[in-house]
Amino acid sequence: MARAGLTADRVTLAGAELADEVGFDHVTMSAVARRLGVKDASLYAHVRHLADLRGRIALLAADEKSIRIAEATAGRAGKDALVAYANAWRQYAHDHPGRYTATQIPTEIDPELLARAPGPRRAVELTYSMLRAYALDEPALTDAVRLMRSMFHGFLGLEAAGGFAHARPAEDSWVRCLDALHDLLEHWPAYHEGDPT
Amino acid sequence: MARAGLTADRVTLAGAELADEVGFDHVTMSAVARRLGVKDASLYAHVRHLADLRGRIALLAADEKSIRIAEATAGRAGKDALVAYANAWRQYAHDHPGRYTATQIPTEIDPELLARAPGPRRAVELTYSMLRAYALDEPALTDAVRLMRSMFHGFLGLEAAGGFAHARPAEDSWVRCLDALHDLLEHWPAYHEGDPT
DNA sequence: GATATAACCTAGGATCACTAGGCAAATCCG
DNA sequence: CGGATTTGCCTAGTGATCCTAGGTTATATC
Repeated sequence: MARAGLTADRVTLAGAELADEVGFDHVTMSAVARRLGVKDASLYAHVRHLADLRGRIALLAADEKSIRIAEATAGRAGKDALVAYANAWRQYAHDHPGRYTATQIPTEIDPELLARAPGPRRAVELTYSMLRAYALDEPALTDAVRLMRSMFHGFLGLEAAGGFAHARPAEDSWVRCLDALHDLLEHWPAYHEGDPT
Repeated sequence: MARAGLTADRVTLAGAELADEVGFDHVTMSAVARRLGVKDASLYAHVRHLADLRGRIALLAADEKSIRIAEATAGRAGKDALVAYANAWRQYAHDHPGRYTATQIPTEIDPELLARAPGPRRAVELTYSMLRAYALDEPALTDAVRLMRSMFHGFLGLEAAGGFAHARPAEDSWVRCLDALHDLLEHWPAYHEGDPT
């Protein structure tokens, strides 16, 4: 029999493509095998189990997303960089809905695999370095990073889930929220008496 | 045989309890049936299919969450109300992790069922009425509501997924993010030339 | 107490995750 | 070039799950 030339990466890619087409939760071993013209049992030589495959898709997506963000923000600063960062993030979520939901699902990822993948780490670094333009000191910087990530993550999750009633286009709110975020980062509140560090 | 006295609500509740114990994605027809001391086929008299059950759990959670928020914010105003609102939300996510993730999963919910459930609608109303204290006009009010929901939704999602490295306690960032959000709402940026409405 | 309406059951098909073991293709090595 | 070895993919099979069809029995109604 002719061989299909499978590798863990090819299996992951097939899974990612499938996720974008039919939704991340319809990514199954059998479906990926069918797409590759292979029996499902053959996949287990390259991928440990379904959860492993899903974790790999999530890491792939994290890598791709952080690359896009890096390209978009290169050479920009201040609000320009913030908007480019945010739009690259959102654009990735729109272009690859299945992969993006993979990054949203709380899943146990093989630690060794995660250590090897640059995506998640790189994403955090990019965020920190972009926000450094706003001259925040720790721990405010970390708080700001978390707020920003939360806001983007949440917005795109709600948008994908149809959480925004159709009254006002999500796009418009997105733009205005970025304005607000920019202002917020420029005037991040000093912390007051009795606040935790 | 003695009857178990099942109803759609009892099945949903059993599913919700199970979700909190073993995680939402381990909620299965068979597992719920076992918990109720019943054969899995019996559930189909009350619930259409697994996706239906999951949708019902999500709606139950939305109801419970909005009730908690309503109680927490009753009689409060301004930043007091904002903090109470946010903490009630977060507390619910911590108390019922399985049910809460149900609300985060983008799932197709039976429209008729959704129309009957007060939770989601009520949650939006609560948010609007609480934010009215900040004297925002439409469409800024809607944008602010969306930003706030995105931020909370995203923060709790990331927190549950272990998205915050252990460097700084999530709790501390949460408090500071609420401060920041409050300031932001008090000084929501006016929109500038060329911005969308 | 007879009848109707449920609730719950048994039985079974289909799909899926995953394992064990076999054969054949690619590769290594003399 | 030819044999041994490794490796890739397969067949076969188990058990779990979702879901349907159709039967039986408890409860409600009159």
